[in-house]
Amino acid sequence: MVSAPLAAVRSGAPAKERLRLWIRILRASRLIEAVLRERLKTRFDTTLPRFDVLSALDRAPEGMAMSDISRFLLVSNGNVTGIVERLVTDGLASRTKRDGDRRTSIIKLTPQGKDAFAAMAEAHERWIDELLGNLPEDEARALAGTLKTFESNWEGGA
Amino acid sequence: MVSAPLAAVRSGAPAKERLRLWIRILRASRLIEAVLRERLKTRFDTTLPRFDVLSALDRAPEGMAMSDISRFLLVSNGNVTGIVERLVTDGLASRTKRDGDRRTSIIKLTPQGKDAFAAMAEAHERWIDELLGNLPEDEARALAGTLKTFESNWEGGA
DNA sequence: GTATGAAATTTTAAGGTTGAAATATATTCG
DNA sequence: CGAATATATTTCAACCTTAAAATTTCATAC
Repeated sequence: MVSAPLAAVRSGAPAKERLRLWIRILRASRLIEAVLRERLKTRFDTTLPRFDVLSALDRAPEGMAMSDISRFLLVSNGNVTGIVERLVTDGLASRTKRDGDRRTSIIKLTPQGKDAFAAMAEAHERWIDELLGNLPEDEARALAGTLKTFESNWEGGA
Repeated sequence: MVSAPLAAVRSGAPAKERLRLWIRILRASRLIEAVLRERLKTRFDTTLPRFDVLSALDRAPEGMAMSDISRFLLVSNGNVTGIVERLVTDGLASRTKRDGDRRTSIIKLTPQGKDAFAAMAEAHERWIDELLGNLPEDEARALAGTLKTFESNWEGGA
């Protein structure tokens, strides 16, 4: 028996299959994002990036440094500066200096920010539920598991 | 026997499961996009949006209208204007008027654009192959199938 | 043929995004 | 201490992105 060519030894789907999969992932997320963006705009007069930052802050009652936010959301440092700035202007977030290190800003939700986010999060969950509604439970679970593996493989990699 | 509460009649995974899945999809695509963006920048001195437009044009040898491009890429009309403008400036694309309708521009790759894209596409496929390398073939196929169903459900919807 | 409305595209204003340079503060170590 | 180095953040220039308004051209119906 002749051994398989080197490329075939590689585990997993062939390259073309992976490429097609990537394009599907990309299109799916863009479609969903477009819907979310539009609804956040019309119903809450806000944007997806703002929602993302609020969402990050909401899970950190003790507050987050700017760099924590950018790392968590996978966006650049400078990006977060502008978004947080507008959230602070709108009274949804606050920035304070950390004791002992004047470089670090601690960003927190204000009570108003918490309330605003709670309303958005509730709607957001309903929207996602609607958009992914056709997905059978077992597929959802399998898909989530697969993607989780990716993430842990990539973290810190690149 | 008492009938199940209305919410439980809904087919598919529960809301929280779907929400988690969506967050995973989003993070996966952002992670991949970040890698692609960085590599396109360092190795080809270009951007992801430019690559996307070149990619769309490459599959249409007879050219595309501006609105075809934006529809295909799921981005706004005005967005495409700027990107194509820069591609034309760089000599990678050309715009001509269609006979009989002076509103419509036909955008095509120049020979230089075709060559440039061919090189990028080859690298791009390798990168995706590398990034999705751990994915077993059956999971890849399942995932792609699921996502395809979504897309067809959404097309025209929203 | 002229007005009316539709279609393709561009322009505009506001905001998001990046990578790199600049700024400010902390830490380390000679 | 003081210099060099590292860390946290902001600023900057360039580009991307959207939604909405404006422009240009076409098609249709009087």
